[in-house]
Amino acid sequence: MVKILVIDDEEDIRELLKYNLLKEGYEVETAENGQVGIQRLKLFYPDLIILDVMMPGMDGIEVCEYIRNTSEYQKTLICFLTARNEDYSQIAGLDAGADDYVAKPVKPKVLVSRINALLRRKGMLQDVEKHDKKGLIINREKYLVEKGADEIHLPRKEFELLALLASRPDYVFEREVILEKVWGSEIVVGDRTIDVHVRKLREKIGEDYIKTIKGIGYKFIEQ
Amino acid sequence: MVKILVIDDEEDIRELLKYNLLKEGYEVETAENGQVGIQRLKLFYPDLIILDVMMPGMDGIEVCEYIRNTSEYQKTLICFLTARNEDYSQIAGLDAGADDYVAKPVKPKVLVSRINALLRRKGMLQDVEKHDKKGLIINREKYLVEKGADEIHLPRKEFELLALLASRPDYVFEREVILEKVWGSEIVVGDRTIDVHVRKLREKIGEDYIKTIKGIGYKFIEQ
DNA sequence: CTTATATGTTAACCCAATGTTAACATCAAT
DNA sequence: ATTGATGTTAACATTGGGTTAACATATAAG
Repeated sequence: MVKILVIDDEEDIRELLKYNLLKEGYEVETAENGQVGIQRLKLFYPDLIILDVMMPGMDGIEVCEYIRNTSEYQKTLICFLTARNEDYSQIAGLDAGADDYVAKPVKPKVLVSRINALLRRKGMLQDVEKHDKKGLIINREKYLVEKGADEIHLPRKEFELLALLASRPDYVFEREVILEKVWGSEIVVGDRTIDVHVRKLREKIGEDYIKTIKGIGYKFIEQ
Repeated sequence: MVKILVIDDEEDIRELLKYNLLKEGYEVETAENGQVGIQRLKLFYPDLIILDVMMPGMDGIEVCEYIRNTSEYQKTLICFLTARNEDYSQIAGLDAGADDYVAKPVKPKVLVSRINALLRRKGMLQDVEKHDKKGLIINREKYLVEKGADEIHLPRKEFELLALLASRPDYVFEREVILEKVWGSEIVVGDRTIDVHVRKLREKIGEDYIKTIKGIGYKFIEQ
């Protein structure tokens, strides 16, 4: 499920966008200003942020710069909402690292089309997630991992664990984060559980994909 | 060297863009229509194509579709030149697989800025800066230190120690402060512990980064 | 120069974090 | 109910990061 965070100070706009994006099948959260937006980020982890340039307080450009300077959100897409003819913001915004922008007033059809196009371009609309490089294809809807010609069927937890790690290659996921994301916040399991699942994964997909960072957690290595 | 191919039927535009892009340090080729553009592709192998949407004969959208359907050019970036208010082309163009577009009439400054931003986003401008840099890149989320092309993996304490020192280059951290920040206030360790970690760090990253200030502590020196 | 003190260096040791295995629990499907 | 697959735990093994001790060297002070 593609997650979109809408940051805009006008409630009408937020609701308009949310309504249309939900209808399109996206998961949507909103925030009424830059500060709140940044806080939402940490919990919501959107794939794409729709960001109003002109906002009281922290404006869109600043938010964008913050995001681009925070490495865990490097892959998060950013689409600006700009006042028409606001040439300055277009340049500054793209320089700050936006991936696209849409001029206000926003026509829902145009916006949705642009969002679709942006996500498609970035390969985020496929439910077949590719982390290919040398043949690991993670297929969420089939709960299946393809390694070259082999199809490896993985149980849920193992799959979720692998999908999480592979969603951000090289990024070190702390054990606590893994528990949170794969097992959920309420469930408490023993502290050997993760290791056992890692063991099983390594048995099935090979020893080289998951690396232990002692004292921290695990990371996925592209082969 | 980043290579850019400009495809436009108007000679003035081709020359204007070529001039400005050359000045920016890019390698530039031009083509006067879609067919010629596609031929140039095969020899020139550009990293980015600036493509006029409206051209007699094969228009920009068709060229774009051709490129996107040819697997060897999947990574080639495409930036459209569109007539302003040509909403249709913007949508269709992005759907066809463009990475960005700039409205006509083209202001060189805007175009160059957009091209730079696009290339930067796609990680095609980094290489130059990254590789001639002698400094260390401390990547906390990967728990990794990058020194030129090398990736140095550090154990937790060594990493934290280095990260602390490098957080304020040239600032002298007193031993007591280092213990406080890296080891924590309660934990008491012997007085040779820091030195040993410094030793290991110097072994791994080089002898010149951490300087001893006798009687006070240590400082990180940017190289 | 001598002394005192701070820091460097090395290698051995300890132990917490992780790996591993197998048993046990749970769940889904028949 | 039975079976097989998945998830969890417990018990034990292993590893390598972290620490220390012992000694060496450097630097500042007298």
